[in-house]
Amino acid sequence: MKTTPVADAVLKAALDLFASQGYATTSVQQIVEAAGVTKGAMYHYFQSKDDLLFAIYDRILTLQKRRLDEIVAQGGATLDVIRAVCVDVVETSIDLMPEGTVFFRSMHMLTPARNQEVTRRRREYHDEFAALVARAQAEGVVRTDVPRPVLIAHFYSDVHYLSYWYSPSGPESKTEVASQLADLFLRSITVEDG
Amino acid sequence: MKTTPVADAVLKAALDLFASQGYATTSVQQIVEAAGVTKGAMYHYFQSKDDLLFAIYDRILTLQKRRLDEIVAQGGATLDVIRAVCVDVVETSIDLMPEGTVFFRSMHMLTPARNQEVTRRRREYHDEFAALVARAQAEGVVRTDVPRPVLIAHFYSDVHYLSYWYSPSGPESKTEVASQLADLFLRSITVEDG
Amino acid sequence: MKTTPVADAVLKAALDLFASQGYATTSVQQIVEAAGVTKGAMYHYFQSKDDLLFAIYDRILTLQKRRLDEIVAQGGATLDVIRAVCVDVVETSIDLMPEGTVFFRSMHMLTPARNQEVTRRRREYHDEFAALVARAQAEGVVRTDVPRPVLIAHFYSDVHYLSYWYSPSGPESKTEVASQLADLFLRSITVEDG
Amino acid sequence: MKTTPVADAVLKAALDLFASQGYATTSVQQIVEAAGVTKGAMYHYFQSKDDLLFAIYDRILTLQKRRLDEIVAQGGATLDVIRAVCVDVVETSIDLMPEGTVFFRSMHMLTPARNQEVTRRRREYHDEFAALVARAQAEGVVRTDVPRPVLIAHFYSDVHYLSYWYSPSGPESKTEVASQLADLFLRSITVEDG
DNA sequence: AATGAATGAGAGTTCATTCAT
DNA sequence: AATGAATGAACTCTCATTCAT
Repeated sequence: MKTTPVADAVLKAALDLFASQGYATTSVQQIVEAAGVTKGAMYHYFQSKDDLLFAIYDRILTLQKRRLDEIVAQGGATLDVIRAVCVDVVETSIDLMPEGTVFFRSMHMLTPARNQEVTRRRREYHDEFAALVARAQAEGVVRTDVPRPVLIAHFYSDVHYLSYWYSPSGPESKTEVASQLADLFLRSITVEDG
Repeated sequence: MKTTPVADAVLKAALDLFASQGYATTSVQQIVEAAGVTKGAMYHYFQSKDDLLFAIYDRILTLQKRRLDEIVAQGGATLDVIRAVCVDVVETSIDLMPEGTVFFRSMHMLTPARNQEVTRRRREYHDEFAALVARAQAEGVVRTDVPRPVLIAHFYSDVHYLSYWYSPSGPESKTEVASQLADLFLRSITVEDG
Repeated sequence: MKTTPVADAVLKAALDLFASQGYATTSVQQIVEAAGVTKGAMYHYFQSKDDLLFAIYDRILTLQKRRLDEIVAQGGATLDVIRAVCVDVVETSIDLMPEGTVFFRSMHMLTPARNQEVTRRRREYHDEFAALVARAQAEGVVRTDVPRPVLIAHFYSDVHYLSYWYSPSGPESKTEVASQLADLFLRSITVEDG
Repeated sequence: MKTTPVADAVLKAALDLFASQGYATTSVQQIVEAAGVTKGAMYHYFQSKDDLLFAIYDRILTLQKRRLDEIVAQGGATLDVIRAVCVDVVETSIDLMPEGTVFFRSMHMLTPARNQEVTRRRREYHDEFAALVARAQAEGVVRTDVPRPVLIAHFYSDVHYLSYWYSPSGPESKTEVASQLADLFLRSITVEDG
C-alpha cells in the first residue's frame, strides 16, 4: 500500500472501473491502460488483481471503523450517539460511493482468506453498533418488541442501498440525506413517547 | 423459454451457481455439469449465457409486478395497502432469495439492451409504488417533510438487504420478519398521531 | 489417454520437443504448432502441459514394468533371468530413446503428486530387480562383497546413460549394444569362477 | 568471475537452487533473495542468468580435467592409472554433487555457444581417457571384444548416475563407493586371467 | 434433440533484463 | 558498487460459442 504515482494511478483506475463495470468484467489490461502504466509496473506494486480489490475493502473498512470508534468515544446520550453514527456513516458512504458500490457487489470475488478478513472486520463494526443498540434498549429508549438483528439490518440496509439510488448531483445534498435517513431510522426504532 | 426437463435443469443449476459464486465466476461448463446435460443441449434451448441470467431477472420482475398489481387492485385504506405491499414484497423476496441475490449483484453483467429492459420494468414498479405514497401524503397520513425519493429508497433498501443478512434457517420466520420490517417502515414514514 | 488424431499428434510433438529442448523451454504454443492443431483443441484432450509430460513417464514405466514381469514370469536360472532383463531393458530403452531422454532430465518438473507416483512405480521396479539380485546372491552366483544398492545402481547407470551417448544411426546395433552392456554388467557382478 | 562476497553468495545460491529445482524453474529473483543481494548487484557481476549456469559447468570441467591430467602425469601401470582415474572421478563427483546434478540435467539450457564449449571440453576429457583405454588394450590387459565407445560409456555411466542415487548421508562412504565402483568397472573391462 | 470436438480471442501473471539514479 | 522501478514479450490456461454429425 505504498504511495507512489504509479500505485496511486492504478488504484484509482481500478476503483473507477470496478465500480462501473464490475470486478470480473474489468481486465488488468484495461486498468493499466486507464492508469497509463504498463502491466509490469503494476505487478511491481501489486501481487495480483485481487490486491487491487482488497485495497478498496481495506480503505472503506478502516475509515468506517475509525469513525465509529471516534463517535462512540465522544460519548453522550445513547440515542444521540446512535444518531451521530447513522448520520456519519451515510455521509462517509456518499464520500466513498465508488468504494461502496464495489463493496457490496464484489465480496464474493475476493480470495477466501481475504473474504474472511473482511467478514471479521465487518463483524467488529457490527458488534460495536449492536452494543450501542443494546444499551439503548436497556435504558428503555429503543423498542424491544423487534429482534435486535432486525433493527440492525434495518440500519445497514439504508447504507447499503445508497449506491443504488443516490446521486451526488441530484437534488438532495449529502448532509440532508444523512439527516433524513437518520431521522427515519431513529423514528422506527425508538419507543413511542406518549 | 419453453419448459422442458433440460431447460428447467439448466435454469435451476444456473440460478444456484450464480447466487453462490457470481455470474462471471460461473462457467457454462459448470452449469451444464451441475444440470447433468451437455453444452450442445443447453445451447439448443438458450442462445447465450446471458439468456440464463436474464431469465432470473424476468422471473423476479414478473412476479413482483403481478403481486403489486394484485394488491393495489384489491384496494383499501392507503396505509393498509402500503403495509400489505411491504409485507408481501419481503415474503416474496425471501421465497426468491437466490434470485434476489443475483438480482442486485449482477445487473451490470446483463447486455446493455437487457439492462435497459430491467431498468424500465423496475421503474414501472417504482412509479406504481410512488403513486401509493403520494396518495398517502395527499391524504395527510404520510409525512411530507422528507423528500419522497428518500422515503421510497428507504422502502427498497430493506428488500435489497435481505439476501445479505436473512437466513431461512435462522431464528426469525419469514412471516415475522415481513411484519416487523413493514412495521419499522410504516412507523418511520407515517405522521405522528399526537 | 484416448487415442485420437489430435491427441496423438500432440503427444508426439511434445515428446520430440521435450527431448530436444527440454520441458521448461518448450512452450505449449510450439507444441500445438508442431502438431498442427490449435491450443484449444489440445486443452480439450489434456488438462495441462504437465499432462503431456506425465504421459511420457506413464508410457515408459508401464512398458518397462510389464517387460520385467514377463521375463521374471518365464523363469530360468537366476543369472540368465538377470541377463535377459538387462538385455531387454537396454533394447527397450533404445526403442524409447526420446522418452528416456525426457525421463531422467525432467522428473523435477512434474507436479509433486505425479512425481510421487513416478517414484513409487520406479521403486516397484527397483524392488523386483533387487529381489532377483538377492536370490542370485543367496545362490552364491553373485558377489556379496559389494553392497547390493551399489550393484543395482551399477545396473541402472548404463540404462540411464544410453540417451547421452548412443545413436541408433551409429556403428553399434541395438542388439549388439544390449548384449555387450549385459555382458559387462554380468561380468562385474558375478563371482569369479576360479 | 572475480571473487567478491556478492559474487560468491550469488553463485552459491544459484547452485543450490539449480540443483534442487532445476535451472528453468529458478528465477533470478529467487537467486538474489537466497543470496541476500539485490538484482542490480547481481547484474553488476554477471551479465545474465546463463552466466551463473555456465560458471557451474566451468568449475566442474576445470577441476575434473586437471585431476585427470595430474593422475595421468603421475604415470604407472596403465590399469592402475585407469583405476586411479575411476576412483578419483567418483570421489570428486561426490564432492561436487550439486554441480553434477545440474551438469547432466541442464546442458540443453546453455546458450548454443556455451553448449559447444562444454561439448568441446568434455571431448578433450573423453579423448584423454580413451587413449588410456586404447593403451591398455594394446598392452593386452583390457578386452577388445567390446567396442571401445561402449567400454567408455560404461565408465561414464556410473559417474553420471551418482547424483541420482548416492546420498552422502547414506550407509556407504565416499571412499568405499569409489573403490567399489572402480572395482566393478575394472572387473568388467579387463581380460580374464585364468 | 443432442453431441462434443474445435475455435480463437483474451485472461492474469511471470520474468530476464535495462537504466536512471 | 548498488538500487529497485519499469519494461515488454512471452507464458499457461480459460471460456463462450460454433458446427459437423
